[in-house]
Amino acid sequence: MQNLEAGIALVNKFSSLLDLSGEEKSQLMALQSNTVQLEADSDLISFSEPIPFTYIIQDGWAYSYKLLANGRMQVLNYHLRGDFIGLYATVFRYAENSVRSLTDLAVCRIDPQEIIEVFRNTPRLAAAICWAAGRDGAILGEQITRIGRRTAYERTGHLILELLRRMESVYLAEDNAFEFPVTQELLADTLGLTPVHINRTLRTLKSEGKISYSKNHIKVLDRKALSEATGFDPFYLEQTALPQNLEGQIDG
Amino acid sequence: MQNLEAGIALVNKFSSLLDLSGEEKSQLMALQSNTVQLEADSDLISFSEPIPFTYIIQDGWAYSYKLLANGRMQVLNYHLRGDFIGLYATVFRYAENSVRSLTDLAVCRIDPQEIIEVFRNTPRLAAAICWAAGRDGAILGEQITRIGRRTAYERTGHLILELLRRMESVYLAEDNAFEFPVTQELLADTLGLTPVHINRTLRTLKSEGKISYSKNHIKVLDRKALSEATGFDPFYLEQTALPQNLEGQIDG
DNA sequence: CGGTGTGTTGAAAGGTGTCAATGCTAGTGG
DNA sequence: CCACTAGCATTGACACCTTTCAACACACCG
Repeated sequence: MQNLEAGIALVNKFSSLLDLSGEEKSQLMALQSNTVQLEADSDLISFSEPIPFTYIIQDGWAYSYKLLANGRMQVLNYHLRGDFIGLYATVFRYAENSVRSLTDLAVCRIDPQEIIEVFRNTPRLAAAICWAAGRDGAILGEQITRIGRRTAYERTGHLILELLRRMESVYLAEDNAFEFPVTQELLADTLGLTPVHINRTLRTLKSEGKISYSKNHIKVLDRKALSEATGFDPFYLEQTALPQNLEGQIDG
Repeated sequence: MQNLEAGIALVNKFSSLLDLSGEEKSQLMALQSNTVQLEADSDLISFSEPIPFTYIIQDGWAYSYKLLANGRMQVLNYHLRGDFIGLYATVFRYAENSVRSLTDLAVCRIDPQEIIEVFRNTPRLAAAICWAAGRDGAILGEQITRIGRRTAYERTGHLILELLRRMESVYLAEDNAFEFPVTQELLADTLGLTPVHINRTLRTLKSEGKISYSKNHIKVLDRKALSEATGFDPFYLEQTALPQNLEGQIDG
């Protein structure tokens, strides 16, 4: 795990959105003053239970998921560096889904009350938090579309491209490649398929020269072809500008 | 279309969450002062275009959707009385998905700037709006799970139960029955299936005595059996209490 | 009364799931 | 340093849920 200055993750994320003042940056750093290390495969948030904290990932992967009868599982979304976990602890008493660490995790633990303080005192940061929440919603919408109206082949490639784009945006991808700690079984639970079929689909993508992969590592070899074959349009990940009326409103 | 006092929809929705003061109620009514009538099948919001307004539904149905190549379509969510449409106009410059009226629609049109005013001046209402956004996110999460890890039979029954519950919560269902303006084709685009298979699934549900339906109308005949058969747990729709720390914080 | 959208049904094809076995790799302990 | 184990990846054969294609029924509406 990289040795990061705690708090830099969120500053980076918001810097693409706002021109942060020194004051705002230190507010964000203060928000992330309490870093905690977690082991892989531990639940940060458990469905239907109170949500004690909000977190911001400094390093490692986590994922939101739901459990069904029969042991069926559905992954809703992955959480990477700079992403919030349990942001809705501020307005929900109980968790709507569980969140689990996929790798060892460095997270900043935040008391929901601190989020309320941000909303009260620093409107521009509050807007940035709302924007982050909206982006998470956009990712969920794309996940619905991926599962509901794409073939296994398209789903798999599309998700890989989403994660590549997201990893790039936090400087964790290079040369179309990134660390990928997701097992094929978890991939199946993400894309609504079986592990066996995920395996065959990955194999097809590999044999076509679109990707290469090994345990914990994935590389997109022909990004253009893969984007076209899977209908990937990164628009939903790239909204990095607030509406102009908002910019004017919250500056004062 | 019923003749509703404009603005009562949102007051009702938030009343289950907060004990609204007279002042707050009139603020909410003021927010909904501009009612507009729209015809069925018209787009309120179009993907990738600027979002001119936020809306609150007073009467009628709408749905969020995405379009893919090949004319494929995916419905993300339905919007009923009291629901927001385009809430993220406040923080996003462009729309992440389209929203279309399913029936004739009575909506209150809100300038996103007014939402900002609410956040600045009435923190309890701001919290309620965040709560509504969170609830929409929870519904998206359940939609992912429904499509990703349930059979056609389960998906169909599960969605019917969700809509029944949501219609009940805005007093539009009675005796387990409600108006249901969704065609089988749109249902298919909601559940990631084909119209033909939706037809067969509905037929099965009917023949088992779990539901009855006719054009524009649906009734759940055996709610308990249907809930069990489809694994429906309404928890994600029923969070009507803010965290205690929030309640304390925003009262002052 | 004909047109158009929606619902219904049958037969066949196909994508994905199921079952089961094998291979591979990393870690563990003797 | 080498068995041994556990977890994950890979592969084949077959079953089945869902799709596809096509035709027909029905209701509403101008």
